[in-house]
Amino acid sequence: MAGPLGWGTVEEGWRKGPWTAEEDKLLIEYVSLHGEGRWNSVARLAGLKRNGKSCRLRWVNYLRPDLKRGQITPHEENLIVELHARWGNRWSTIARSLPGRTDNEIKNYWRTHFKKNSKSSQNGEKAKSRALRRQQQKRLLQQQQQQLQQQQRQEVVQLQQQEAQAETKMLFLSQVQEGDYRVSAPQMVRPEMTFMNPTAGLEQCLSPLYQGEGSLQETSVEEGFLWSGLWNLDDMNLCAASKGVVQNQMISSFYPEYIV
DNA sequence: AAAGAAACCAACCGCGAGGGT
DNA sequence: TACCCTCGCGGTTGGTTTCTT
Repeated sequence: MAGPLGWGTVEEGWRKGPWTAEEDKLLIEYVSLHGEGRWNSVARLAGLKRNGKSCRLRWVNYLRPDLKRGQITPHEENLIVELHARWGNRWSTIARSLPGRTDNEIKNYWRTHFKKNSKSSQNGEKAKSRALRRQQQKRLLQQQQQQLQQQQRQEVVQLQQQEAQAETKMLFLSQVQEGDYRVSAPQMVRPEMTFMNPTAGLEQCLSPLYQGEGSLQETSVEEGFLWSGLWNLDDMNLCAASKGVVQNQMISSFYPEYIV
């Protein structure tokens, strides 16, 4: 990929060009631990050879878990047209009205679908029908992929659930045997755990589960590893919700007497 | 089937605003 | 007040994919 313009190369110590999966992983880990912001410290703290600007952009436009993937819907398209008429090229303002869409995405969409169209209505019509055809094809493909992914996710979640259940039960039992279980049981499961913020950091996500000191907190570390596996699933939104659901199911199926 | 054109999108750049010292 | 740093925004670029001829 490295070209004459330094694409994918290192310049003054900073890497440029497309992000690798490894870099993405480091950035996700950094944000999950420290939250968004302080982008210039990412390089130092996460071991990334990317400048702060690049990290922020990658996170905001690509890695953020609340991003909506896939085709712009007709409703969104109408909204973009309407808001652009009102705000002009204020992409970030427009993006605020379209949850899950980035300013960059909207900007790109506008440029490809509308800017050229305004030159010639004939070309516009042509482009529109082409885009429509393309959309239909993509939608079909997406549907197929989604079905496949959903199937795969279910399998993964089931597997993780089984592993976690076995692991947690072992830990729990060993702690009970050692008489080292100090958490008051009814506090273990809370309804809000089903909708955790994936960017909030592992400790923050886990903290409501464990409200005392003692060895059960070490269980959270074990689950941390388990959950970091879940974190890497493609669809972050589903993943975030799944974590809570899986954990609630996990605990409730084994320890129904502790459910509030 | 191949070549060129068009579309798409990730990433970069420059600039300005805002906050801290 | 001036300077520096960080962040966010809009514009632009360039590689890749898809479509058309």
